[in-house]
Amino acid sequence: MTLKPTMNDVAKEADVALGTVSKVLNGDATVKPRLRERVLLACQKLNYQRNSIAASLRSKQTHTIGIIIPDIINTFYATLVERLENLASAAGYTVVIVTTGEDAARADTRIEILRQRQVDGMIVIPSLNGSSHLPAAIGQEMPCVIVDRIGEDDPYPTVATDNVDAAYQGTRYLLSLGHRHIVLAVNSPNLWNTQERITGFEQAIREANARGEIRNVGMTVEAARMSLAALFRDEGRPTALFTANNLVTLGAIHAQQDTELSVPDDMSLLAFDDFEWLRLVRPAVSAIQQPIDQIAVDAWRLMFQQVSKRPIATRNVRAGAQLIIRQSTAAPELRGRKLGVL
Amino acid sequence: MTLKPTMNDVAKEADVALGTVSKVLNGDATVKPRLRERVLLACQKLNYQRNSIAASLRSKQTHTIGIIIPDIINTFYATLVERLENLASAAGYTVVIVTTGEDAARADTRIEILRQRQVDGMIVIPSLNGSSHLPAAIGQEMPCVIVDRIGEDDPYPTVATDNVDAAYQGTRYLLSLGHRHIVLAVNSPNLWNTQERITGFEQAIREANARGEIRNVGMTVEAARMSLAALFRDEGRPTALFTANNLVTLGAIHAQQDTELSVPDDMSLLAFDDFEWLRLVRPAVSAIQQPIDQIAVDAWRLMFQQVSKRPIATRNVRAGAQLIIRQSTAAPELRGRKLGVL
DNA sequence: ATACAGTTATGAAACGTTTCATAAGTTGGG
DNA sequence: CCCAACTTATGAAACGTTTCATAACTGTAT
Repeated sequence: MTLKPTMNDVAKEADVALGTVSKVLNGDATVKPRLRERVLLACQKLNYQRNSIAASLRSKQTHTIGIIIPDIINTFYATLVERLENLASAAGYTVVIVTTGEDAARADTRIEILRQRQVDGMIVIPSLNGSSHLPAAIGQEMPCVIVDRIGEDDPYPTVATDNVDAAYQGTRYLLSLGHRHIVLAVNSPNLWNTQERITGFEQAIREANARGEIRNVGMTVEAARMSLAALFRDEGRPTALFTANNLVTLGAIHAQQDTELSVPDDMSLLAFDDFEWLRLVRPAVSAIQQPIDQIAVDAWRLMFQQVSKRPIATRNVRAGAQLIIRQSTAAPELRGRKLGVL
Repeated sequence: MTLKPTMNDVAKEADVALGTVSKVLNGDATVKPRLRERVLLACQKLNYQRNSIAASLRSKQTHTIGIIIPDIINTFYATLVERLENLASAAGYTVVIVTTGEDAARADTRIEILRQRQVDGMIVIPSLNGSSHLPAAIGQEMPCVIVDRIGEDDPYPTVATDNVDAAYQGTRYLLSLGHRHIVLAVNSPNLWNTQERITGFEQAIREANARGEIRNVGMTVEAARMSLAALFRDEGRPTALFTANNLVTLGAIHAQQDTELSVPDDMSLLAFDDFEWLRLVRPAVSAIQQPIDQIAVDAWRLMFQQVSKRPIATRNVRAGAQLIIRQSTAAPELRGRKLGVL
């Protein structure tokens, strides 16, 4: 009783062959109801629990997917992970989540461990600095999907928000309110994501023949806070600020409170990436909401198609974002305009 | 080249016995440097990667710890998981995170899967409704640590905030500001956690001979919002509100914005459980900050002691919380008092 | 009865490690 | 130079499944 019962024990108890027990437990149809019953009964009686390590060794399938993300505390990634876990477990898969803290070297270590654990596939959100050598660490044969921070020429299927369009739509919205001078605040300009958002922004600006600027506000919330506070105090400030991700948005809200700039009277604020608390700060912040559910569904689909060796139709999925209008965006006041022009 | 190299291949390449390769890779000291070098070289040459599934099958150790939490999107749990993952991976362990969505049945399913995957231990934050039958699902022999939502008589080691003391200190602080009528808003009164917070609250109230009430505001943010908005509009409202967890806090902030009650002029607000955004809403909310780092360290220690079969000194660890004073708490205004007394 | 084609059940091999009893090699003392 | 006492290397067994070739049943048509 001290040792866990194995399939062998079950086989003896039910007086059948070992292989038959395996068949029953794997739902093989070529076993007659009578026997099946006997086996199931024996399992129950012995309180048998399958050892999936042994199963994996033989079958070379772990039914495990590794998920590699920069940071689980970030709500965007946490939400994505939660959705992915639900989808995976519904399909009989377990997920192993590893975090990199934006450190490519650590990412490599973790990927190595996942490989050793024989995961069936990996869903990866690359670290800021290291997507180029990712294929080397992951390997060619490993099923893989790159999510969110896709690169220019990823060798794996990719899923992400349609950043160009999202930034374009957001900028168009600000322009439609009457803004003629808009700043896009970014913090990691060499990320492909950011490049795309800049592209969308600039296209809208160009079409409207307005004035658009890109401002790099640094890698931390505090850096962004400082940089944007300086911007807010500048008489030549824009009439609208578009923050390119939630770290920058956080810095902007801090800066707004530091400088007591009135939003949206003195300046409109539009955030890329929505999250719960944007509804609760005052004024509530308008935002571009990324299609997290859609991204999760597509990422899982692309992963599942690979692990079940089905062909993949579209390798690069782009999901559309949605504009959520709250209180932080409005038409620019003339006063503000004048100051800006001065 | 198409097949992955195994230890056998390495052994052949280095012209040593299979067992020797195993020894080298496990850092066994009884192998001479010369041989070790040969083996390591062969590994490199073949680009060998250990198959930990096979290792686990034989050694009956997976170096994997299951972490069972209600919800990964909740910042408190996400932070805890992040800390635990760091501690675990530093010790050569991998964590598998599963979420229950507060559903005890789903928790059971996930625990079953973790057992099948032969995890070495489990760190569990029980679901709201199901900690009583947990031992049945987890099993006696499984190393386990219960975190945060401990029960009255858990059979496993436990780690949690010292809720009684934290609530006591928070209430004392409000009393020290001069408040004589305080409401503690809770949402899951039968949770042991909540019971403890109520105990601490009531003790402080009793000692000060003040007026304290417990108000059950329901299980969702929306329910709390409604319930608290009603409270805020009530002329007989208290001069201070103490929210017992972050879900209720969220409801309170919504309700405050709905009713435009002035905080802290008309009412002080103190939150149990601090999180980043409490600094960014206006007024910034004072809070009891739970010692997440401490909890993670203790939980991991208790787990590690179990899996490495070391004796455990203190089975039930309670970590002290910290009061963070921001802008939402102040002395009650006389005007407010009068209204309240009327 | 007999042969034949389907169905069902069997049991040995295989998966890639770790473990451990034992063989082989090494050292030092008499 | 031999033996005891270590140290170091070996290789077979074991871990608990899945897989698959084959054996044992069925039932039907001759």
